[in-house]
Amino acid sequence: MSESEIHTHQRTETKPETREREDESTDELVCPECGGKLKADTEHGETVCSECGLVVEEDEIDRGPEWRAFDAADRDQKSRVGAPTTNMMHDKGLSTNIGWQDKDAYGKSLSNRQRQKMQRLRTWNERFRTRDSKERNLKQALGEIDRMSSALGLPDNVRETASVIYRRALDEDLLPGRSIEGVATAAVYAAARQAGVPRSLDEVHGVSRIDRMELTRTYRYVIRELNLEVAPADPESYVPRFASDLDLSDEAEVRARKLIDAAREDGRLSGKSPVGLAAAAVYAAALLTNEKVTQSEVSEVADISEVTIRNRYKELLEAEGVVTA
DNA sequence: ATGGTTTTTACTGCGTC
DNA sequence: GACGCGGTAAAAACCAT
Repeated sequence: MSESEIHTHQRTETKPETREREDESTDELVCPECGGKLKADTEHGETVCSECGLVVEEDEIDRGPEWRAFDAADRDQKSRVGAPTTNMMHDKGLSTNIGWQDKDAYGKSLSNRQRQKMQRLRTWNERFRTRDSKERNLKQALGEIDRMSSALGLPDNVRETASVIYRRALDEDLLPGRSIEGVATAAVYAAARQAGVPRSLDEVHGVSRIDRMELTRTYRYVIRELNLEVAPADPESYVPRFASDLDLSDEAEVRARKLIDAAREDGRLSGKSPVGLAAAAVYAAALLTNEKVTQSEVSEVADISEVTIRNRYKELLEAEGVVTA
């Protein structure tokens, strides 16, 4: 058993520029007339100064409805949209569903004759819904994705992305020669990383029915074929989970983040397993905030060897020392 | 396939409760 | 004596070439 993420871009160091660019983008826009803050009015597609009311930009895309409604009933009637579609269902939730209860729209029970009719309709509807093999394939895969996501405690948006990835894989005929389970697992792994709530390969592997090698192979394949950009996992994204698993204070968590940042500045992060870094940072932070956690406990929750924690956390403290002292 | 790097495994010594 | 911690050497795993 080994823990090492697949990080294609692993060896490229984070350059200082990326940091600066982030700062720029968060800059507040200022009114040229009075210096007040600018506010985007997306309803009317304008950018307006909140102080003097100067309209700076017009004719942006107006995303509001083209009709006007004066009360809720009006809105219901004029709106032409229904429930949002979701990729988590194999037909995006757009197909017809027939309730299992033999009740009509008013909640009354159906007559015997009607009941039989509905039963037949249900049968046929089900047959049409999972018409061809692709649909059946998807249905099974999405079930798997759902199961694994739950087991890993991943939020809905990750399931959604995983579903999209799987759909794309299916559309591009990546499935032949690979197992549904394998591609589904790879999709979950990729989606979790893309969403910034990564789970380690071993964790994902733990809830999957396929073996590790198949997972890594399939994952690489899917990433390459779909041209998915998956940045190496940020060590910090593991910190909250580890910290809470170990019942550490928020202070320790913040401390752990700082340690990672310091090491990042020092350029010591590249090439090292993000999970190991996170585990070491959490351990070191607990030490610094006088909370008792043993190396073996951390290694337990992080699925990383104690030796790695030792090596990393020494480096982390050194990096911190360089910055502060 | 090969080489270089990182992680793991296994083992040992030291100090403390 | 068990436990936590630190270190080392050799093996395994991984990535890039």
